[in-house]
Order: sequence, then structure tokens, then C-alpha cells
Amino acid sequence: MEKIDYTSRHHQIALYAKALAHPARVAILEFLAARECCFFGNLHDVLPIAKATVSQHLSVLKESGLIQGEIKPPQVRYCINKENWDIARDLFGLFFNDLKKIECS
Amino acid sequence: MEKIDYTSRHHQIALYAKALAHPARVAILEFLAARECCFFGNLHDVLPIAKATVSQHLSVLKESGLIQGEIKPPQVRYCINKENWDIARDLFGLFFNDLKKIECS
DNA sequence: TTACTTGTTCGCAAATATACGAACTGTTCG
DNA sequence: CGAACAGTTCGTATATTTGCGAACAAGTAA
Repeated sequence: MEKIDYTSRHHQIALYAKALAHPARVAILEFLAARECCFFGNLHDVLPIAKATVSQHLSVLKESGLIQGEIKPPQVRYCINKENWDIARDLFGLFFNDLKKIECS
Repeated sequence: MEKIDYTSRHHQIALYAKALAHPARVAILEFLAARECCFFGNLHDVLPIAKATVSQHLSVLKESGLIQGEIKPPQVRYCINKENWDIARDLFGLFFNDLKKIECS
């Protein structure tokens, strides 16, 4: 039997999933999306974690491509990266919806 | 400013995301869904990892609720858990689609 | 019974993730 | 200039994840 390699799709889904794999990051994305954009301080104010930790989670989200940050001295404004957000949405959408015949006999 | 607690939705999305956060598990789910169900051996045959590791990933997926295993001596048959799969699909669907007004000014 | 087949569990090592305070950078304000 | 403000980065501690071989458990076949 032939071993398979993980496809780039597998990797991409896994990477976006990893970005969503912590409640703080889910909350950040939700908060960001609801208000379009917001500053680091707004996020730190509502999240139950230290600012260093908030910064770290934002860093993970930035690396995943789901958000972007813009320096507006003396603050930093974060917002959803719409392009990658759409890519992630489509990846998950296809992944969850295009699997037919799911019935265990 | 009021701190928020992570909601159970945040936690649930994070948990499902964590289940998808490894290429092997994405591949397993895809493989499972394409063939409805299959045995441990089929998965081990196609995945580039040791059987102990396959078992571990299956365990993670089982705990997430996305799949279920049934012992059919001497084999174990795994398949998608449709109920939870639908829940996850809806969670991600709402999460990615119900965020309007995503534009960074 | 013994041997084999199928898959899980154990024990360990290495890598990654999470969290925080303290120190730091860069900007603004007095 | 020095103080205050907004965030990031550093260093560290702890927990979780990933991966594997070896040992194990359960069922089947001889």
C-alpha cells in the first residue's frame, strides 16, 4: 500500500486551524471582526490575560495571515486580513461540506 | 473596561480547531470521509507515520468527537461522527461567514 | 495450547505552546 | 531634556504535542 504525503491543502488547513486552536485567539478574531478594527489596548482591556500574552497571540494570528497590524503611533491597529480570511473560510467550507456520503453502516 | 470570559463557543471552536491542527489529522478525516469508514490498518497503510502515532492521532480525533471507532474483531473501524461533524461545520461556518463589515480603513 | 494478527498503551525524548513579569523601543507631551 | 504611554521582545517556567519503539491485550487460526 502506498504511503501518501500530506498535501499543501492539508498543511494549510492545519495551519489555519492551529491559529484558531486557542479560545483567546477565537475571541480576538471575533472581537476584531465585530468592530472591524481595533487597537491593541482595546483587546488587552477585554481579554483576561497579560499584555505580553495578548501580544503573543496577536503574533500567532499575524503569522497565520488572518490578521494584520498597522502602526498608528503611539498605538497599533489590528484588523482582519480579508484576503486570507476568505481563503480560510473557503478551505474550511469545502472541507466540511464537500464530504458526502457520511454514514456509518 | 470589563474583562470578558471566553464563551463556551470560543472553547468549542478552539477544541475543534485543535483537532484539525495537524496535517495527519486533516488527512485522516479526509480519507475517512471519502471512504465513509475504514479500518485502522487502512489508515496506517497510507499515512507516513508509525502505528503508535496513528493511534494517538485517532485518539485525539475521537476525543474531539469528530470521529468514532467501533471494534470489529480483530479490527477497529473508524468513521466520521456525523452529528458532531455537523456541529463543527456550523460553528466554523457561522464564525467565518457571519462577520460582516470586514474592511480596514 | 501456541502462534499470529490487529491495534492500544507505555515510557521516553524532543519540539512547541502558553503565560507572565521585567526590560526594552519608539512616540508624545510637558 | 525627562516622564508617560503603547506595545513588543526577552527570559523563564510549565504544560502540551508529536513521534517512536517496545511491550501489551484481545481475538483468531492452527
